[in-house]
Amino acid sequence: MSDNSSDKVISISRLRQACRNCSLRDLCLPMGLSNEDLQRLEGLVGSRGPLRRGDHLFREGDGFHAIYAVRYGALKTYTIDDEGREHVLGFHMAGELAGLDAIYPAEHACSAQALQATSVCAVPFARLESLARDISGLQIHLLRVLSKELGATAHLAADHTAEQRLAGFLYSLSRRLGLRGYSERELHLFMPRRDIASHLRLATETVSRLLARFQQQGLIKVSRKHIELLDPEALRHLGGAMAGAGPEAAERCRGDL
Amino acid sequence: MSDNSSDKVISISRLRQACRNCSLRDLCLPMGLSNEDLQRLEGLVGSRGPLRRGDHLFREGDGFHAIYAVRYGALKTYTIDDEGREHVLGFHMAGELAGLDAIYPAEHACSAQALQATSVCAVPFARLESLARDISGLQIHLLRVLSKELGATAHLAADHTAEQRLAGFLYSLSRRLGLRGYSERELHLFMPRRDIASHLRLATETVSRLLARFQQQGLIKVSRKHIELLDPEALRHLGGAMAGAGPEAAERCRGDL
DNA sequence: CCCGGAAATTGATGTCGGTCAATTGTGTCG
DNA sequence: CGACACAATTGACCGACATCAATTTCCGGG
Repeated sequence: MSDNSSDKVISISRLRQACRNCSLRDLCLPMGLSNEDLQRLEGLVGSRGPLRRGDHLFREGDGFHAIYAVRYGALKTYTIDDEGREHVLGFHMAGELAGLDAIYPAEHACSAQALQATSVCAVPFARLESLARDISGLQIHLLRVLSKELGATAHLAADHTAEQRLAGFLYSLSRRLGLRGYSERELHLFMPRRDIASHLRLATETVSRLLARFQQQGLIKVSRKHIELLDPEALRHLGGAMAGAGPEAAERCRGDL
Repeated sequence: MSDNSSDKVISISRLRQACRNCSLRDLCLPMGLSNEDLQRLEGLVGSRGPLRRGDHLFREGDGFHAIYAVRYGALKTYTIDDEGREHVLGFHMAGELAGLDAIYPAEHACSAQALQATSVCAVPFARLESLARDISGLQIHLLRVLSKELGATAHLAADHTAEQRLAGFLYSLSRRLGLRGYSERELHLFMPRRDIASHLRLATETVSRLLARFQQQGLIKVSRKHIELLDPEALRHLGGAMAGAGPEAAERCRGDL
């Protein structure tokens, strides 16, 4: 099921206490849960990890047992097509959920791999489902998260130019990092160019050329994986429909929680 | 909110009896609901329609109040981008749901327009949500439907060639019609070429050219909106990843219920 | 510290599909 | 029935991006 030696969900008591104190609580859980409800939820949550770079959290075809919330680190999800080429579906950073696309059919439709040292909370779905019936707000939260992802993917399907897609990607990545307390101006790309390209359906060469062009235009400053946004507004504008409808749309476009 | 003169949800008693006898029941509802549960659900369901071709069921930006199941006819959902160009997100035929992407944020992210005379069941979401807590299977059904759509859109985002996309589209359309009791060999395209093109992110000219090519290759027989599949297997194969992983994946790729 | 290999960049060339334009076919309404 | 507006087809051309190929840069390990 995974690269990990221990593929069962480990519950370390230290970690089970997490939800109530977790700084990411408002990202992966519905707002305003009572302390009591949080406690019941904690009873379910195990942890998995730490995963090292390259380790898989789950693989395409694995049975679906849990949904995952990233504690720290970052994941990419991807599929392999008939010709053996990898397609990156998305990136998941701290506070974001992964595995939701496997609720039906009950097996994962993509693989999830750590891009760096990463740890996740694992919530067994069978029990989450029954808990959702009891805790007001949890059911609707799940539906909302799914619905939001759906809206985001829809926009992603629109046929933008390479320039629009990359500008939108950089801008929305900046917003997501900002939500998590990182700088919105100085990005650290935790994924290789190849993955960005695959995600945006471009060739790596095109990503490279566009980054160079953006830099030459004074929009960004590129140094390997370190990117400084000199003119975020221009990027947002370039991103067009993708990030055009204000910050909220930008967030929606990345499946934030 | 809509083109209809009566934009409130009309409950005609004849129609409220529908669910228990509805031939589409197994498409839009979870399997195996008890007669009692069906009755409770019927209490919520109103109807809207009939809509004439061109009428809108809802428009982008409308408040979200209900999810809709198509009784007969067909809808397309679409958005308008910054440059005023229309992007068709999907087609919804009898037994399929629409409006799920609006659960969050609580307004519709796309417009839904009738492609022909169409009638829908409208289920007020607020009440559906509370009912889902009571009726075992309804909650998980909703989650599954959403999850399935999510998986479908993900595949749709992959960068296939124009040929692959159109072949996959024809094949999956055939499967969907088959599920509803129509012939899988003889399709009636209930949407104009322009909408097919927009949905597949192609120019209408390209769709036209490809249909001509498929016909010349002996794969299909085209006559206006009437299309006969002479070699469905070849189409499925051409469709590649989109319809390649067996019939189930083909269904998933169209958001069937 | 240096080396091997992958990642990233840069350049040259090809091609798929979009755009523009002209023509034909068709459902609809006076 | 005839005319009009729109849908569909077909052809010519072009541009954005992929592909192929050659360096260069950088990071991790001995």
